[in-house]
Amino acid sequence: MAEKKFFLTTPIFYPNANLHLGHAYTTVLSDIVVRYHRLQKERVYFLTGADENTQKIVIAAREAGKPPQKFLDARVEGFKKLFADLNISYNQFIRTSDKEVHWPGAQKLWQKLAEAGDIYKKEYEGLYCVGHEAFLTSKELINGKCPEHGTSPERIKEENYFFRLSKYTSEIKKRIEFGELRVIPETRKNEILSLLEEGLQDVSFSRPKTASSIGIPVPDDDSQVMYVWCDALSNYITALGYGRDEKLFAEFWPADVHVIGKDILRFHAAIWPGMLLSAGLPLPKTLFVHGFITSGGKKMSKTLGNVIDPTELLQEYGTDAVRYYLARHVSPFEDGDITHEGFKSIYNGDLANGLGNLASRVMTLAQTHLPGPVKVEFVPYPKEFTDALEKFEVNRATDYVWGRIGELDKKITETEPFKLIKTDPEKGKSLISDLVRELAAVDLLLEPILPGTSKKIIEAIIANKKPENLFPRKE
RNA sequence: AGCGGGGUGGAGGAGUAGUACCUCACAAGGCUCAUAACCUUGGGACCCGGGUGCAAAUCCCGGCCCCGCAACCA
Repeated sequence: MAEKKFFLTTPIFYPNANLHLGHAYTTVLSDIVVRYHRLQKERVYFLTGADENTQKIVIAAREAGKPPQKFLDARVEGFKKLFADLNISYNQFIRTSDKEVHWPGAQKLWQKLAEAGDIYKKEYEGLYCVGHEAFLTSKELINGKCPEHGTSPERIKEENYFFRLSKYTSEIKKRIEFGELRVIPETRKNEILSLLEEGLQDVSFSRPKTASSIGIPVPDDDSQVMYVWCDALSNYITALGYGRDEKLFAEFWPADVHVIGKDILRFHAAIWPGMLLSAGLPLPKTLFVHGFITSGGKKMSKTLGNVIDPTELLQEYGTDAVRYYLARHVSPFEDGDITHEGFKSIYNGDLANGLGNLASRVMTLAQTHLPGPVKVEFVPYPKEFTDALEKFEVNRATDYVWGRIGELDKKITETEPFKLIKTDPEKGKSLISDLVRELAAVDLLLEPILPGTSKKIIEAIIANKKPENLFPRKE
């Protein structure tokens, strides 16, 4: 019997702006969970990517004076650079502009929905803002004008395709209620259930094709391109080869978990399941919905000037310091906060004084007093740790590891190996060997969370040498 | 207007009924293996007003305040 499979996805990100700390959070959280499942010897597939077929891209590219595809390529390189700097171990990075990988599956999915009779044409009338290249609602207008562009929108009629989402309201509700589609945490489940209580409306599923528009052509109708739903959400299956080579799809679908932010809950808990039901495909097993990262209690925004750029933090503190902060000091379920001062305080307290100092004191003792490396063996993960990770409680899992670090520090103070080695060398050596083994056990727990640091420590243990200064104090 | 999440010592967080926990900061002591690090001890808190309970930070009602969402920014 084959081992368990585990398929995890992040959302696909918009390349019209640089990634911020929130994106870093989503991917780091996902990466820790994924690394843990790999260490459990599961067959893991980890998908991330970029959502590229939006009108905003065309505008952003124009402003940057670049052709859209060139612009996108540069942005995506930036994404990949950040993910590399965060040590994200994704298996695939999908791009919705990829005509070979993504488009055939998106079109196949569209056809399935059409075959099910769930796609129909409807005339849509609304207020169209040229600046936005989008429809605005009357509520969004100030004195009848677009607040951003200061122009009056035009009343335009256009024909679009719609998806009969309303048809699936009760089925989706049932699946979520009975946990066939788990939504965690509970508060998010309640939120979506109350929305389903009101009933879902059919959603606009296409846009008329214009000279400047990019996007996937609607099958059998060249005059329309797909709107975001079928274009973007479908990435979760097209990445696995749906509509082209379905080997991976057969192996990994349904997703074990879609990791998403709370802002896109509705799309993932309503529209996406509706589409899958219509296409006769299994639903994902879990939606894991995390909160936002605020700075100083407020949502990060350019106008407030409280944006914290992950790249800056990475430069100043390094990969594992950023991973550590996100893992332990941001709640996976509620909003977390970060400030520059807070980050430094945590860095010095937990990483420099905590983990770094511990590795240093244990290995100095070992290097000075032991004749050779201590043989370390694999210690199974304790239940407290695995339970937390199975439930995506990465912060709790990390708390547990730091509890172990504290215990080890205490043990050194209490057993005083540095004295014992002088009075009773044999006992002293044996004690120091124990401490090294315990450090190795802690290090093993760090592997999914801080893979880089974990590697450095185990290498130091194998060489029986004090490691380099892992986390220098910052003043 | 509506929906959702909050208000716990100086700061940041945990805690869905039974002596209020953790980290940082502060004070006193200890240790000297270690990155002026580490260990011990101490002071100090549940937004306000009602209610239910033997018992409420925790449940209910009413306020006040903060934050977010409001179909395409994780």
